[in-house]
Order: sequence, then structure tokens, then C-alpha cells
Amino acid sequence: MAKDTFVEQIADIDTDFPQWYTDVVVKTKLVDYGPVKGTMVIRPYGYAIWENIRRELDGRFKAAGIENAYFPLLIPMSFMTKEAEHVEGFAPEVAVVTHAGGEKLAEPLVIRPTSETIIGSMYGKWIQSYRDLPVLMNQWANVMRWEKTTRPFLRTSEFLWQEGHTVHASEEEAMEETLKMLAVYEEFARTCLAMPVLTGRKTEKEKFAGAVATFGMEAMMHDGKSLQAGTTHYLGQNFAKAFGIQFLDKDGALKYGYTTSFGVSTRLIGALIMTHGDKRGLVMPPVVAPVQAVIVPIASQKAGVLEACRDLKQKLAAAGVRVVLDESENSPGWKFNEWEMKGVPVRIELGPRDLEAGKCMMARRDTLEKGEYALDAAVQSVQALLKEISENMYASAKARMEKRIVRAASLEELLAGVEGGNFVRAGWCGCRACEDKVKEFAQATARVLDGENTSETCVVCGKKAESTVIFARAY
RNA sequence: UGAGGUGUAGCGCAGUUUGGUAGCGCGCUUGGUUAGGGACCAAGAGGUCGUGGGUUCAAGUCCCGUCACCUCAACCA
Repeated sequence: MAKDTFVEQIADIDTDFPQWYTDVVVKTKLVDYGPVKGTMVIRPYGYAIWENIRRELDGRFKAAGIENAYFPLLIPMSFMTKEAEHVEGFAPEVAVVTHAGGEKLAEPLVIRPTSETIIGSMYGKWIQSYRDLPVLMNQWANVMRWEKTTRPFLRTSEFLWQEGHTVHASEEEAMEETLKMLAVYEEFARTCLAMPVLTGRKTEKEKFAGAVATFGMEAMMHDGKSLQAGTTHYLGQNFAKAFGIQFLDKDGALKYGYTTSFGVSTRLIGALIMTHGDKRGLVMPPVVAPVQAVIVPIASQKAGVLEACRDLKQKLAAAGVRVVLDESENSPGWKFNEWEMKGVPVRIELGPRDLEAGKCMMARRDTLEKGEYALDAAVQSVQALLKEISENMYASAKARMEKRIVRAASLEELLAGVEGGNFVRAGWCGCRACEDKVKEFAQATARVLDGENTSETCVVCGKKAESTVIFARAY
């Protein structure tokens, strides 16, 4: 076989993880590049991952009483400028529509980079009374941020996401909602993506433009860098005041509501690829895998083989397994590698020898182990295997992450830690100057605050630490 | 914005130094033989060499301009 097969190329560049990542997502046909810089076209196999993520998350939102709605793509410029910090934070990266209908517009329209402002303006009209609260809504949409550098899935100029927006009568209730959704994200990442995350509050420097407090979940990629995989924001009354979200309370007083927002995006696809991928390609977590099992017939021209494969496929599909039967003309070896690269959790091999023995071979993608299974119990075996793979993927990713969280008592130790591909836990006095110093010295940022009560000292200035921080280099 | 690099077939590249018929691998098409870890044989299709101008008998190759993209730096919930 020639040198430039996918697997060999990937193995060759295994040391350079971002390059590996780009190659894999393109070669497994998850995406193509769009005509506008930094845009991507998500191909069906990649989009199927998103649909599965969406289905799982949507169920969790519904269970939390959140309804789906949809708000406009274009936001009047004047809406954006109503909240001072918000406009300052997003101004550099918004795309603006200045012309429409063949004429210059009196007021430019911003293509939403996020929808706090337009949703806030509607909430201002809808909410009158404490009886209207809480308002719990979510929208599935595309947003655009004109980034200077882009990377498939992790940072694209247009991306798909969900953004939840809620309004509450009290500060306590809004904060509770913010933390509740953070917990929903963590549980979703664990059970559906098999992805361990660190959750916690963000520093002032890293928080969302316009928020009072931001909380995030951070995932560790194979190369030790951190990826912000989701955030929830407690917005206080900042947006309520900017958009007149007021209600008449039980005591007869007119009060401003307290709002929250939270979101995860197609970046999650990048996160799961980079958490689980190995040098053979993708390793899909079973719950969101577009294809959970693939059947590869062996010597399919022999009598009975294809029939048996089709029969098995039907039984698996009836049991709710997302299954594909690869009837293409390629050789079995080619199919093995192809589906392995696409990360399909379970591969079933079925040939004449198996049929005679009433058995089939199954190989699992996470450990690459292969074993014999009884053909008449294949459906149960696949279901059990999928569950086990999901749990094993989470456990091994978690063990990998925990092994690479190190402590640092000095800037030098912190630098050595992040250079070795670790998350570094260290004390921090809470001041911006020390946070900036870490960035300058170690090219690492504070990912999450981890424990507010600590007896440690600040890794930079040596004063009493206000909190412990996880520092890491980040995507 | 600073520095460097690349544009040649769907993809990856050679050819440019020294100007002389447009090449290689993969992929694709057709037919056949194969089949438990990326099979083999044979025959094919596919390119105004990013773009505009110049030099020359002759330009992928030399000269000038221009556009796009990539990497690093910077920037970036």
C-alpha cells in the first residue's frame, strides 16, 4: 500500500496534535471548508454528531422546564450598544450588515454573535408581573463571530449552538439556575460524550462581556491544552436594566429581573474528537456516535453471508442501535481501517466460518480488542458493549486528566507544568496583575477557580491566596 | 499589523536552480481475478500550471505587478 494512506499519514504526525486533528476531521469527511474564510461546511457524518448532541441536551432542557424558541438573526446596532461591557467585548468580532434592498440602511444590523440583547428586548415587552416569572427559554441557532484565526469546530466564524436565556425574580434563584445548568452540562459531558470536565467559576478577566459571574466547564485535550467546552452566566440585572425587563412584584414594587444565559456549541464536536482521538483517527463516544455499530461481511460472495448480515442489521436497528452494513466492494481490511478512522465503537465481522459456528467477531474501537460472540445473542452483546465502551472511555479519559493535574508553588513550576502538557493547580491572590503575569510568563490562563477557601499563597506575589486556580494553556 | 512560506488534475506533491511535447502517487471510470487488517492485472478519463502584464523563436520555469491561502507572533467569553 502506498505511503500516503490516511492511517500512515496520521501516525507520522502523531506528535503534532493540532495538525492531526485538522487532518482527521477533514479526511473522515466531517467537514469541508466554506467559501468564506473561517467558515466550514459540516458534512452529514459530522452533522449527525451534532444532531445526537442536540437530542440529548434538548431532553435535559425539557426536563428542567426550558422551552425552545427562536429569535432574529439580525440585531439592530442600537440594541448591542445598550449594555456597555457587552458591546465593548463583542465589537471587534461582529459582522455588520450595512446595505439591504439595494440601499444603505439607516441603522446597521449586526449579525448575532450571541442573543442576549435581542432576547432581552423581547423579554422587556413580555414580562409584566412576578406571575410571568421565571422565563426559561432556549434557542438552537447559528451565530457569527469574525475571528482573526480559525480552526475547524474549535473556532469558526460561523457556528451552531444552543443559547439558553432565563429571567428570575431574585438573585438567589438566578444564581441557582446558573449553577444548575452548569451541572446539567457536566452530567451531559460525562454520560453522553464520555468526557471528563473541570467546572467552576471564571476569573473577572475571563468572564463573559456583560456578566456578573461566568462559570465554565473545561476539558483536557490529548496534548494537555484546555478547551472551554461550555459556559453559564449569571448576568445580574445588567441586561434587565439595559432592556427594561421589569415586573410588578407581590409587594407592589416595580423591580428589575435577574437574568442568566448559558450555551454550548459545535465546539463540543471538536472537544470530543480531541479528547478521545488516537493515532488511528476518531473514537466516537457511543451515545452520540453517528454510527454505533458497523457490520463488515467477509467473503460476501459466498452463499448466505450477505443474507445473515442483513438479518443481523435489521435486528440491531429494531433494538435501536444505529447500525450500518458495509456492502461496498472494498476489501475487508480497507473497511476495517475506514470505519476505525471514523471512530465507530463496535465493528462486527461476519463470514462463512462464523456462520457455520453460529458466531461473529466483534471489535471495540476504544481498546481495539477483538472477540468471538454468539450470533443469536449479538444484539444484547452489542448493547452491553456500547455501554461498557462509554464507561471505559470516560474512566480512562478521567484517569488521564487527573494524572496531569499538578501543583505549583512558583511561576517556574507553573511554567514547567504547562510545558509538560499539564493543568496546574496553584494559589492566587485574586488580583489582575498576578493573573496577567502568569499569562506573560507561562502563556497560561486561569481556566477555572477551584475552591474559594484556601490556606495557600499566591503563585506570583506570595500573598495569602484568595482561591485555588487551575491554570492551563488553552485553545 | 510584523516575519516567513505556499499556489501545477478531486487530494497530496515533483518539475522552476540551467526556458524546449504537462509528470508521479492516491482517488475516480470500465472489465476481470480476489476477500478474516488498507488486494492484483489491464485499459481509460481528468490540468488555459492562482491571476494580469513583460522578456523570448519558445515561459510552469526568467522579470514586474496583483490576488488568495498557510505558519509563527499579535489579537481572541
